[in-house]
Parts: sequence; C-alpha cells; structure tokens
Amino acid sequence: MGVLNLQEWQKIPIALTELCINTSLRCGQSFRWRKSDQGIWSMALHGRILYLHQDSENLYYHTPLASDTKKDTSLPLINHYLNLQPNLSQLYKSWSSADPVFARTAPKFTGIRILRQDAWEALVGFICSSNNNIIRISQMVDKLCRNYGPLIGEIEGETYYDLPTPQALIGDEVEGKLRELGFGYRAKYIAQTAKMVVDKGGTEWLDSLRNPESPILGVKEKSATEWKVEGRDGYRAAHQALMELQGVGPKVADCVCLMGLGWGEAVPVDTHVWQIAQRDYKFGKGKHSSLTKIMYDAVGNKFRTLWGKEAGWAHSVLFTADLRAFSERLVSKVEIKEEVLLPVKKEEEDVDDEGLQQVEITKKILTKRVKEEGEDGEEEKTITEISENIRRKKRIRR
DNA sequence: ACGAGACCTACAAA
DNA sequence: ATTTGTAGGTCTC
Repeated sequence: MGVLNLQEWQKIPIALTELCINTSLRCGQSFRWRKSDQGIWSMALHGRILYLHQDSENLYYHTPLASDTKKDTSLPLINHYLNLQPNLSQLYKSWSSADPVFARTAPKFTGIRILRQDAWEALVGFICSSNNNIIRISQMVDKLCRNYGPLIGEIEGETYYDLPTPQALIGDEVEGKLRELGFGYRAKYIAQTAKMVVDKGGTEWLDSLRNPESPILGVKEKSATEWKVEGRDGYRAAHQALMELQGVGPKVADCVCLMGLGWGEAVPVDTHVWQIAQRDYKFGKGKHSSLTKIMYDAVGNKFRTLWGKEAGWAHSVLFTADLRAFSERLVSKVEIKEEVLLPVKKEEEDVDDEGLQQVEITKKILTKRVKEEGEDGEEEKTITEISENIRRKKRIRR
C-alpha cells in the first residue's frame, strides 16, 4: 500500500481510550480487515473500499476510488460502523467501579469498542469460528468473499470483495465447493443457514431481530423494551430465533446478537469466558463443573448483573485480554533462565486411617527474564520465584 | 438434564 | 521428522 499521505484523508479527533482500532479490528469481532505494514487498515464496506489509520489524536479515513457521493456518506458510515456514539471511557469507569476484576484488567486494554457489523456478516463469520482460530476464520471469510462475493475494487495491487448475500450461497454446489476451500464441517452449516435465512426473508428478516435502539444506517431509533437481568425480550427473542439456524448454538447466537444486531447485553460464553468465569468469578466449583446450558445462562446473568446494559462490551475487554495474541500485553516474553530443584526433606507422614505416605518436599527456584511493554518500548527485569513442591508418593498400608 | 464423541483444517509445539 | 494439541463450538446420541 502506497505512502501514507494523510493530507488527502479526512480525520476525526478521538482519544485512544475512546477507540483503539489496532485492538478493536483484530480481537475477533470482524474477520475482513487487513492491516498494511504501514499501519493502514482496509476493508470493503457498503460498496466502497475504506482505509483507516489512527494516531494518538485522530482517526483518519479515506475512501480511494469512491465517487463523491459515496465519499460524502463515509463519515456517517464510519460513525455507524465503529459505533462511536457511546462514551467508552465513561463506560469503562462504571464497569471498573462495579467490578474489581474488570478494574484490574481494563487499563491495559482501553479503547475496545463493539462494532456495528451487518447481521449476516456476523452470522457467517461466527459460524466459521467454531473450533477455530482467528487467522483461519479470516482466511475462510476471505475465500467466501472471493468465490461468491461482489468485487468492489482493486487498488495498490489488492483486490477487495464484499461478503456474498445469502441468496448467492443457496446453490446445490455450495457445500461441496466450500469443503474444497477448506471449510470442513462448517461448509454444511453455511450452505444450510444461507437457505434457511433466505427462506425466512433474507437479511431483512435478520434485521427485524435488531435492537431498535441500534437500527441499520439511515433508520430512526426506537426504544427497546424494559431491562431484565436475563436480557430484554427482544434480545431473548433474537437469540432464540438465531439458534434455529444450522451451526448456530448459544455462543454463536450471542456473538451475532452483540456484534451484528446491537444487543449490548448479549454475553457470548466461549472457552475463554468460561475460564475467566471460573478463575475470577468463582464459577464451576464443585457441582456444575462443565459449561452446561444452566451455567451458560448463569454466567451471562452474572455479568449482566455486574456490568448492566452493555455487559457484552465489558465482556469483550476481558475476552480480548485472554486471547493469546494479546496476552503478551499482560506479561510479555517470559524466558526461563534457570530452574533449580532443591531437596528439602523426605519423610513418612500419617494419613488418617489410610496408612503411611512418603512425602517429598523440594524447593523450586525459578529465575525468569521478563520483558514488559511500557509506554516507551520495553523494560527488562529478572524475577526469581521460589515455590515449595510437595509430592506425596506411594501409600504404605499398615 | 447431562456427558461424551465426532467433526475439518492448519499450524505451533513437542 | 511424525505426532499431538489446540483454536472464539455445534450436533447427535
């Protein structure tokens, strides 16, 4: 991508704590954005190619090749797509004051904003997401666009396709073709779901499930029904309707509700969130150790109680912090220098009624070199951890 | 209601 | 060099 000439670009003053595209565009919400090595994000959106770039003071946008009328509509489109209306730092403050766990994690993950994607795009993307990683999901969505979507344009040697409509995916050959393209078992899900969506009324049917407070571009807001801990009625109805589709379980349905239909209270509970719930919110102790439907709903209700109407937004902050690609931000580059095991004692110990046990205690001295990302570059330090290892060995019957 | 397998693929880690 | 595990789950017994 050519030289970044920001003078031709439009800009919106915005702080990184209000929006951080480097995080928001690659934390697994949207799978079509590309980033050039000069830090320019690009994607085909609503019939045009959109470039984005951000520094500490401004968000810059540019629509190369677009007609003047399309350029004129880019600002409202960006406001809509990037969901710039809510005051994010205010929301972070209120989530932090309600929840010490959030308060501890959030400072390193500011500016994470839920995008307002098209419902159909979110649906397709998240059907692809099962048992999968973000890189491959992105590759799959790209293949879908290149094989079935409309060509939007070519610039700087890059071609841009938009997502295919559901109607473009109802052919009998689609499932086989998608399998060839490496979709695996998700090929059937996409093909079936496309047919079902067309059957139910296409993207208009999907949009009928939207949060009326977050309508599609150009449609006037209406107020949603009253708040409940389990989510508003419209959200519950949308979730239930989506679950009828092939390849759409509770988690994918919640992703579509949150990122494609504007229901801020939707909390997708995946393996990451379930682990967070167990580790930091005392879920899964004793009974209910697995993520059953009961537990799935309980986790969502817990977070909605804690964080309120935009619980899904807060959830995404903790989710992102848990992603492998971002975990370096918590502790980056841990290198083990030395590990020493010192025998301390070895003895036999009484165990109630059971007999004698051999007990071996060792001290583990672990020296690590840790690099942490600070404001200006990296900081290196050496950490020494000492832990006691207790190994109970054979049982000796009395 | 709950649990266990199977399901496609690619790529890192052992 | 092969094998194993895992990555934003869902469906079917």
